[in-house]
Amino acid sequence: MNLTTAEENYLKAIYHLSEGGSKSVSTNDIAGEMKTKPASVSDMLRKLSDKEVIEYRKYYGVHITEEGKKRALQTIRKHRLWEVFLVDKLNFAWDEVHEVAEELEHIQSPLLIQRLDAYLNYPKFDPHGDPIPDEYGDVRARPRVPLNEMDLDQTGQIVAVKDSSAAFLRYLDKVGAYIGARIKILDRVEFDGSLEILVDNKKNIFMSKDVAGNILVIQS
Amino acid sequence: MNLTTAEENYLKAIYHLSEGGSKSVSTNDIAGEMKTKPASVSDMLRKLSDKEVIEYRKYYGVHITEEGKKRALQTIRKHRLWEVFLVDKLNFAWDEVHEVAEELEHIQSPLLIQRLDAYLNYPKFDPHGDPIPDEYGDVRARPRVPLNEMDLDQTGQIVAVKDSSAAFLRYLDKVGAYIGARIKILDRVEFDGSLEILVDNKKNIFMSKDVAGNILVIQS
DNA sequence: TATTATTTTTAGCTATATCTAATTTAATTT
DNA sequence: AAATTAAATTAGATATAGCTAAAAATAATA
Ligand SMILES: [Mn+2]
Ligand SMILES: [Mn+2]
Ligand SMILES: [Mn+2]
Ligand SMILES: [Mn+2]
Repeated sequence: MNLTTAEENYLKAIYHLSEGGSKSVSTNDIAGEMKTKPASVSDMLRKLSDKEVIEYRKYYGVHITEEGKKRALQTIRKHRLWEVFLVDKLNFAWDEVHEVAEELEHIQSPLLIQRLDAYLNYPKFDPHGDPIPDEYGDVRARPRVPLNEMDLDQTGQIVAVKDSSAAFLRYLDKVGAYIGARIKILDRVEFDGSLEILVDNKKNIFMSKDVAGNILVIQS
Repeated sequence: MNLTTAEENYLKAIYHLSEGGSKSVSTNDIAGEMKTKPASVSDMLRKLSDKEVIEYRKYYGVHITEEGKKRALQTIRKHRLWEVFLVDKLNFAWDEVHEVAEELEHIQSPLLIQRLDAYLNYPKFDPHGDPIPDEYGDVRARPRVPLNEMDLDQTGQIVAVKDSSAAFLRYLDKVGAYIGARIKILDRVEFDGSLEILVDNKKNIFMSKDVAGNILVIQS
């Protein structure tokens, strides 16, 4: 059974909100994520349920099925491969790629994605540090910790961001917190949880707890 | 005023059928080209007329407006740039690109097309020899003649094909009639108009009048 | 437990894009 | 000029994807 563009977008949202299928997701949360109204979500859930990509009990939220998970991961794979293409080949900035990838991910052509993957040299992560599922939907996840949960004097490397909004990414560009940067926690302000961080052993930057919570690191 | 994907596809068809806006186009012809029914075309013509990209007098066919021509050329530009990308960068065969380009041409991002154009080194022709309009819709047309209209002993170079169907293009691959090939008309069978042609001064091939009519050459 | 608040669904409407069948208009033949 | 044929439009469906407003179900609180 084929999915429409709208159905693919909803399924992807459900996959993300359920944290990969482990949690149940509410109608309201989906409406929030999709920027639609709960009434529209109810309609869509019936359709997705008919196509057996979700399990739906009225009034009790939805679970994604194995088939649904597979479909969502394919769309995510396409989204992230296109993002790599835009950044690596067309010189887009990492804050400019999301919208376009949101459209490109719906192009139907297995050959296209296979060739694109090869052309990009089988990348494992997208420009925001998110892992790219392989063609079978397998993801090589790395153990990642939000920067604000690290201890004083701990070191690590920035590997991803939780928030991919242009505003947030441009802020990171400005302060120099790019993916791959080596960091060390120098100080934590007890009052508001904000941090002082050493970047690449040469630059001191300050950031709020909120910002740090959206930066993911591998500890070292 | 923005056009939907369906509207863009219809407008492109009208542009092609009208030979760049010079002829009036009938409802039935559009239905044939779009593989829809005349009733659907009537509906669409009303919409396109409301958006002022065509001039529509009921029962008397349509003309494309200047604005419509501009829009159609933008879509054609995107289609052909994507085809170049697929062939030059992703190693698609020239008979594999049309369907995918038919989807890719509707991605809305001026930046994407600008960057893609630069990345491909501002190509002037697509894999089928068709000219790529610039961002203002200007086309550098070459004087092209169907192969079957050439005289005996005349020489020329294949620069484009009229039919871009996979079946036709695969046939050309098989006989070695690629774009750029230098050709000479060796013989014409009076009975059915079929031709014997010398390709690149080394290979003799025979083709029907029908095939030759779909191959475009520059005479030399 | 009864009331209130929140969440979710349903009913009914709009808009796009298609279809078939019926009707209307235009073009072509007697 | 009338009759016939062909082309095009309209009427009335269906399917998708969204909305608002009202109703219903569940969850929270007094
Ligand atoms: Mn999308
Ligand atoms: Mn991303
Ligand atoms: Mn198209
Ligand atoms: Mn082409």
